[in-house]
Amino acid sequence: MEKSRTEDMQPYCRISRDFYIRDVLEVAPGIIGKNLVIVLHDDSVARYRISDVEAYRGYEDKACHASKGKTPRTEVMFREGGHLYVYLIYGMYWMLNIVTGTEDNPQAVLIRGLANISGPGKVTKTLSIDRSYYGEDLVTSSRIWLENAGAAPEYKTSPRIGIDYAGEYWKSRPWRYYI
DNA sequence: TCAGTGATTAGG
DNA sequence: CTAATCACTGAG
Repeated sequence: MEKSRTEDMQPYCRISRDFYIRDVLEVAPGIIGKNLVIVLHDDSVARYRISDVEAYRGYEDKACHASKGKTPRTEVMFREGGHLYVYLIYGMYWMLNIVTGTEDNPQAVLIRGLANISGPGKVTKTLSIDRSYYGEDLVTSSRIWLENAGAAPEYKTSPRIGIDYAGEYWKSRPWRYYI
């Protein structure tokens, strides 16, 4: 018998690889309401409920950084799901993304907001997430992971933010999910 | 509405 | 090497 889904859904249980290697359009809404757990510099553990995310889906999605092919920056998106894609934008803000899907199927979920923290730049500033988290594996890391946190909440969808360059079709995909 | 701020990328 | 671009934020 395969690993019990019931066990996976218990609160305060680290989410395993199976969750991440599905298509990003399944994983992104599934991340809403989960806890992002991070071990701080003083060794205390903080938990934040994830409230706002966006899906970036593969080569064809013109808004996805991987649509231009593999580069040193986007290389991690081509790995199997569960790794972190972290990059600097506008010279000031680190963006935190969770890679999803199978190997060589580049996808990721941008973490736009946590409970009481609105905006992807504020998320990483609050959690002190920077370049050093690039490539971190949420399945095995001892300093950052996701865990289940009870029932899946209701959520809304909308087009993704800040991707005017991607063209009308990709700009209009309702791939932002938020509480 | 718009400046800040620097890594990343394509191109010469 | 150069120059454009950028999944943002906060001030006015």
